[in-house]
Amino acid sequence: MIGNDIFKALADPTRRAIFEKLAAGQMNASALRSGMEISQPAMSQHLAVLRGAGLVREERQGRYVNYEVDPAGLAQIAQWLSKYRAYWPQQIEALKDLLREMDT
Amino acid sequence: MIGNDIFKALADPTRRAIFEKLAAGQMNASALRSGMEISQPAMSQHLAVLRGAGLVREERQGRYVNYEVDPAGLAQIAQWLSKYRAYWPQQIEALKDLLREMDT
DNA sequence: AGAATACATAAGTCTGTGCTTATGTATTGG
DNA sequence: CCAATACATAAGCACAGACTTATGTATTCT
Repeated sequence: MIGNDIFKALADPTRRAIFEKLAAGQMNASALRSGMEISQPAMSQHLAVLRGAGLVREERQGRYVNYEVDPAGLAQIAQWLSKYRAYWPQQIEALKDLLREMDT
Repeated sequence: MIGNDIFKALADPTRRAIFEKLAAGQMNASALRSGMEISQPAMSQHLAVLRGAGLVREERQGRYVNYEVDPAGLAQIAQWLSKYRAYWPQQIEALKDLLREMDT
């Protein structure tokens, strides 16, 4: 079964924005904050939630903590999605793109 | 962008259970309740949330309301997932299954 | 060593959400 | 037509969660 935390973590728009930023490349917490009107503790708390859900992992580097996307989280979502493949209409283009990318 | 409601709808375990039940086949609200220790209003409210997120659609049939999985909701998730395909490790079996099913 | 930096944690507040009970609205059956 | 059934909606409550301010803990720089 899918972890209860993963959808809860993604339910918050701020957290999705953070995740999206991390998808562009690993980044420390301060870099993530720049351009994102969010306090330092709030960012720290959001990162803790994302980490708890398995969407993100951290690596301490000196006094910085680098965060990066954890594929395990995405895999959990894919696995959940796969349970409902009977309902995927073939004509939806996004799904075809998905397929093509994974095939190569 | 992905609808803000879709992950919020799936963040609730009861709602995921309802969705999973519906994936087995369309069902009316009363049938959904059976075996699910949940009050009638609570079920109605959960269905309204799932419907608002595009995960489920309804069809009135006499005094019954039949609910069924709406592929549009799943497509939204797939589209969101596809943005992070750079992070999908090829060796994750679930993803390969996903791929195979969609290819046929 | 001491100040500054990067981040985490604690505690409190406020809003959102999932439940309840009560009632409303269609639709059907006797 | 009227009672029963299927479902939706309203209002109130209790708890979870996202923020704040304040403080703690490492690490680096001079």
